[in-house]
Amino acid sequence: MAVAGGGTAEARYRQLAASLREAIAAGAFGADGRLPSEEKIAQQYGVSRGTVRQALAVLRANGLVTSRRGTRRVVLGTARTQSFFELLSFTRWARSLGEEPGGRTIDVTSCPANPLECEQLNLEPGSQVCRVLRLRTLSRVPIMIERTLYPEHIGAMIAGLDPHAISHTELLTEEGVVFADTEHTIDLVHADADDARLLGCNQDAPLMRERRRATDHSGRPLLWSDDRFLPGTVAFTVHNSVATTALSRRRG
Amino acid sequence: MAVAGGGTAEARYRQLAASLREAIAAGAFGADGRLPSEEKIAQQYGVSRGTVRQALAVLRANGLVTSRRGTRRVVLGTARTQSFFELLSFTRWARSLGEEPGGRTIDVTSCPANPLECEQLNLEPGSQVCRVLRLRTLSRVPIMIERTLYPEHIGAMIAGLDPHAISHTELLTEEGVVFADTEHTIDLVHADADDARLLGCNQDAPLMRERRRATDHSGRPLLWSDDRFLPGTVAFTVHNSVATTALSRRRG
DNA sequence: CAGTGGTCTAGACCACTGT
DNA sequence: CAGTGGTCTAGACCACTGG
Repeated sequence: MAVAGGGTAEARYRQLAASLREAIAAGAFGADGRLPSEEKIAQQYGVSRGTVRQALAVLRANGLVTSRRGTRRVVLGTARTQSFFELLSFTRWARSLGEEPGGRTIDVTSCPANPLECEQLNLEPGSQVCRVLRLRTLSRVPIMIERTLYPEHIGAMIAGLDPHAISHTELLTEEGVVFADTEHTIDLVHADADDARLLGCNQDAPLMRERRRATDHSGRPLLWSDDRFLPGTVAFTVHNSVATTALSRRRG
Repeated sequence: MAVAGGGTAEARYRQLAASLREAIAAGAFGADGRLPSEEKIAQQYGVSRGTVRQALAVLRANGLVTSRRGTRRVVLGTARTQSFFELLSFTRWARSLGEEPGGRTIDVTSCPANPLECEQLNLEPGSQVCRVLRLRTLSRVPIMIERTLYPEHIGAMIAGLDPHAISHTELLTEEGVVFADTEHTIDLVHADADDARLLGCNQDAPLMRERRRATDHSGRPLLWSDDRFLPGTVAFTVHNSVATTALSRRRG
């Protein structure tokens, strides 16, 4: 609960969200799973209704509760596995599974970007970029090939690293780099010669590909990555709530 | 686009979000892409700051703008393709691409659910379920096999349909069924004999699989589906914004 | 230090649900 | 019709950014 020295106190609505999350996990709210009204919750916790709504919005985004005008909210799911996307880092993802993340840097090169790369990283033509090729392991078993492209100023921080360093993302974070927004695209590709050699599969074997493009707070691209996973090692999950645009009342 | 007679006027913050979206697409906000302050926008549109914040929250969730305490918001991306997940229906997705969606129902059966299915649909053991197997086409080309499991009360609406009906989801929606929450899981599988025969690929060919589990507003499962796409026909995209937990000021 | 977004409050009105 | 969540307002204070 207490915040580590130097940080800011956690917002009340986040504390409240955490409390409600616990209550849900503990199975309060009975068999039908109906939450108290927003007003009731506000009174119970001594906050305003607005704050309660902020907290509930968090739970809703996480797929834990419903929300619909006219009726109480209802518990949707009690469990909650953290989505791959929210973790933003292979290392954190592995740890959240209780597995041991590993990484071996195969190659790091700096060279001028080609036109496609310039567009992806929003750079001037001919700008320098840093290319990193890594093999990622889970409890020593190879499961993913990561091809990452960094703009010069980020690449400079990477270049000097120990090739056995486990997490580049965490090191960059410590340097104050913030991955504020990321877009992920998932599809299926066939292993090329490098993929096959490093992952120990046949060439043309099917792989799950996740491409990530991350920017900082001001929208400046920080990274563009092409990650290829062996089948059966990851599944990507997404949750979705409708924008409640209900119809008019039926047979009023 | 317009709401059918009897609907409610669109919320102001949604109208505002749409306006801002247009402004972004039109390239207002100059080369640096900095938005006006929330206060300014509120004055310009004659609404309160709270409403502006609601509108901006929508844009942020869509990955269009950043947000960060202390600085103006910044345009992240001008384009905006509607994510596969938001459309919630193969038919709508196809139409949004300007393609012609098609579907052929291969088989519909009603029988008691097995234990796994009962758990997925949260049913009493031995409950009746409805299984539907469909082949989906895009401009007449087969691209996806859909295996959907409905609980009895939904299955009853499906059973009587024309086998050539294009969209089951839309028909259910017209009947007042609301898919309020959906969870998607994406992975890679190999084609079984049925997949291969219907999609015209080899057995064991790699396919992208999307499993969906949808519930209504009260959390009652409406459907559980296993959809398998031929490679190269879809890519799944997700956007991600960090919960701005910045560090303390650096060398203040 | 001025500007800006994040958090919080208190109150109001409305749309929708279920009985 | 009573209860509930959705929308909107007006104002306040704070934390953080950048010059």
